Amino acid sequence: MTIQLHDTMAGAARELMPLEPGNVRIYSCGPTVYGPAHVGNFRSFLFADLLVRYLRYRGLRVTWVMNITDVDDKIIKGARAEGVTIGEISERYREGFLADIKTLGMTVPDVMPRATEHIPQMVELIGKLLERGNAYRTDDGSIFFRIASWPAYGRLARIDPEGMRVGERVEADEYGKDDVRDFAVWKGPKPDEPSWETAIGPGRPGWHIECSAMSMAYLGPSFDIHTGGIDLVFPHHQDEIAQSEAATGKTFVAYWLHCAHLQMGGQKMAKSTGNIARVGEVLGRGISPRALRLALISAHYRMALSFGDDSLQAASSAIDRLDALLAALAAYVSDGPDDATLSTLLDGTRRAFETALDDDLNISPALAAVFELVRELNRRIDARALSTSDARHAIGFVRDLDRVLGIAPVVVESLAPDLQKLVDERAAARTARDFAASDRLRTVLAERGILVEDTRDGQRWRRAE
RNA sequence: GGCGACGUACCCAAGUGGUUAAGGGGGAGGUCUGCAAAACCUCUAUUCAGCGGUUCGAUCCCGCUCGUCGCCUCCA
Repeated sequence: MTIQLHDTMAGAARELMPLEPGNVRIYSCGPTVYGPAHVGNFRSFLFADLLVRYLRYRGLRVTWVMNITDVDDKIIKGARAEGVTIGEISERYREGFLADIKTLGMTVPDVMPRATEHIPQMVELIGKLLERGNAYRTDDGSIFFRIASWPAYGRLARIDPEGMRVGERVEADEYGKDDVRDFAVWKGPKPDEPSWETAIGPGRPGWHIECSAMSMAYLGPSFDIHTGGIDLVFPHHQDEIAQSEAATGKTFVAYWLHCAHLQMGGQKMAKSTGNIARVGEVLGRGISPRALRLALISAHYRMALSFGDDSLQAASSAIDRLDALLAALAAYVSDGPDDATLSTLLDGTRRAFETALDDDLNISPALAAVFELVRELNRRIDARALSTSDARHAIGFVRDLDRVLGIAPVVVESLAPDLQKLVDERAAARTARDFAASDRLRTVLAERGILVEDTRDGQRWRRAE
């Protein structure tokens, strides 16, 4: 079975064939750290995470790079407003981003390069573009990419450069452009903006150049996969292709993957629209990180996804269901023989799971396979059809699939001694049929985040999240 | 205006030219149970925006209409 991925450039799914067999090199457009990222941003980051996790699950080696954009107009504006350096602003939100990554169980990219630490690489790239005549200087020291010098311009987004609607607003520093559609690779110095002294003159990088320079610095002039939100197709990724390929003469990226927008209130979640939710806020409403993660990855990445109280509640309930199963399997004890049908069930589940994800990361049928397994295992638990080792084996199986999903609870070996004492006391109270005491202890434990449930196997507990 | 995507039950969301249209959530009833919770069982779309066409047969293919959303400007 092969892995199919929908390539924006081809406009169709293509079989993944790594340029270097067995090693997939991926670059994902990361955050611009001018403020806290919202969950819409995280949809695209978690989509890349899912891709990386699945490829690794399938045995491929993956090198994953995600940039941190730490110099741009918004950061400069924010720094000016607070009277601090752009470094203070960007570092503050970079740290917040790293914290959110951890909260959401996102794989940490292998490299997270910062734009300000790669000015030399950008300068070198721009130098090549100047040499080759693909870029030109203007009076204010800015350097622009000449779209007319790159015939393939517009292909990624299927946009005809001739038909491009030209915005009404043309920034003051862009009046010198030969063509209004040309884009800045380098912005000339301004008195109140950060500036670098370089071989191509003083100034700061344009928006797109950092991604070209940093991706090629870590992954080479040609690499496998580039991901981002669909809103980056044009102009950002189109411009990356133009400037990268013009400079190297090589194909920049083999597969372009773009995820659709997260929607809230029927519209794209965007700071400018105001319909945003942030990780911290959602968690503050009592939603668990895993439920938030599930809500953000639960639909195919190329489909618009609705986000809101309903989707979060549904995800929370689904997470509870998974947690309850794992707790039940962990508590399960039976002297009976192994279940002869178990391996067939698990094999079928794995097959369905992989078939779905092989098909352009089609997560819905993959999740369906997991939850059908949940029901089947619960059935067997109820029927006491499993052996004790079956139950442990099933836990291992679910956790193996969860390497891709990242929604299972972290393994908890033991409770804090005081909590364990309460759990033991309650078990004793139940044995003594002192229901008043056991009910009281159940309430106490619930207040401390431990849910106890009584079953034929006795009392079992799990964490409420 | 140009380009593109989508419209499946109460909500979210898969799917296939023809057997029972996944899964999650919610709702109703039942079983189990000291209670609670969890779990299991049954039910909850004769129907896939509307209208035409192709076909023996279409939700799935084609066309049109309506609706929603996105990109063309910063944007995940």
